[in-house]
Amino acid sequence: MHALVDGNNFYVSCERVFRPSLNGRPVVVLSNNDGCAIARSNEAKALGIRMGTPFHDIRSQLPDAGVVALSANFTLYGDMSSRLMAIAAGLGPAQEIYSIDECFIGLHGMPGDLLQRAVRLRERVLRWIGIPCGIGIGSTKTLAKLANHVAKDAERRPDARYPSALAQVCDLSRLPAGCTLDQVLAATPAADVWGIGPRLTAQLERDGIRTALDLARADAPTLRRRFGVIVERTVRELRGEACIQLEDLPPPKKEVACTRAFGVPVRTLAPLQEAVSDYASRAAFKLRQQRTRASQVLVFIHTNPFRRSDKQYARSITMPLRRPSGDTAAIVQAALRGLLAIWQPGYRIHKAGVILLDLQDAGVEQGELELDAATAREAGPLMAALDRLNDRYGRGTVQVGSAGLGGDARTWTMKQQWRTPQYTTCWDDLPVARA
DNA sequence: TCTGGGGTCCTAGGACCC
DNA sequence: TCTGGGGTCCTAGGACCC
Repeated sequence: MHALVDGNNFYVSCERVFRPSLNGRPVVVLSNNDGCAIARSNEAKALGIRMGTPFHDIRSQLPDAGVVALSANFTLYGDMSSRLMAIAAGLGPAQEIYSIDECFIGLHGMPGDLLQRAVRLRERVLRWIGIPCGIGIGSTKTLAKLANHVAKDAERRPDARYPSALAQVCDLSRLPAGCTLDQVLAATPAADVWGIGPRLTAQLERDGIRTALDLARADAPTLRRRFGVIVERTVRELRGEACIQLEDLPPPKKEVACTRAFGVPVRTLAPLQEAVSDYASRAAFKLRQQRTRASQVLVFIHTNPFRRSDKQYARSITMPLRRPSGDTAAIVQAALRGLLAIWQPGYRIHKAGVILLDLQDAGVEQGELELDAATAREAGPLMAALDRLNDRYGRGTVQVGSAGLGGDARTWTMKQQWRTPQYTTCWDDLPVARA
């Protein structure tokens, strides 16, 4: 048996904890560069603002509908997330943190009334950190996901699709009298099932598969042939056959990336070199945080694909490192060499990124014959000192020279017009309580 | 005028091997 | 006119997730 705990409209809820005046109002949180909506309050959803709606399409609604738009504050959300996860871990013996706002809890061997436990946990999360969440319980991860979807939909739109008794906490293995699993599955569009995206939805539709119940009753081998093993697994999971294990030990990452769209298009090489240096440094830092090293560095640049009238350009290149490395200097150098190889003048570059590939555990050391004393120098202590300084005095205190001077000298940084303070992670931003 | 970032997995096809 | 079988590895592209 699994539970899925998921913060409702998580980013919006985090903002509301520190600005209660946002309660009851339509609120959207925007992606980096204030590009599009990545979280919406229930009121914003009711206005028809969809996930991923470009901000320029919402803008007109701001004044008359009273929509509040905020820039994403990932530092705040990350900190609130660790608090949520710590509390949610109390629900059962195993936890898989699946994303910033949701985790699976393994419930095997839990005594007592699981539904009551879940209800109490939900209250505790709300009381301790102010985040409303939905909890779904099911015999497989896919069913727990579906139960969670039901819990949230039934709360937001009581009796629209599901009985309001299923709101907030929903256990598909113990439905209330007069409500069957088949009814719940039949009320759920196939598109709302975990693992069924827009493309598959359209293809399944053509085969007459429209609801989760249709999917659960479909012939698994046929679906495997037509759509592959993932869809087959989803079908089996919907029937209660556990195919996806709980991963309470996160598997090591296979790649680490830092990619950004620019606040304004970039036409010249110099700012691109600054940006790529900055992204490569950030990626190298993440690499060291998880004690891994990279063997290859991919760098890419491209124009804005939405601007059809612009001349389009997109290229990437993968640069091998001489040996697996977590050294910022080596990684930045490789990224800059790659950039020079793919750079062409005459385009409005919209986005660039650095992706570190072929990651290896930092504990694994490949012995080799040293022929070149310069490259043999051990960068470990230097990187450790760099990370300590930046941790103590703030990110960017010490950085590679090629990333530029920072501040206003950087023309390419992203737009964040409405970012809220880092209430929980920065002394200067600490909220003040007034009597 | 304005459209995010960071991941994972699967599959098909080509190169190459014996 | 006739032209094997069975592998592995790599890459690009597609699909999905939040």
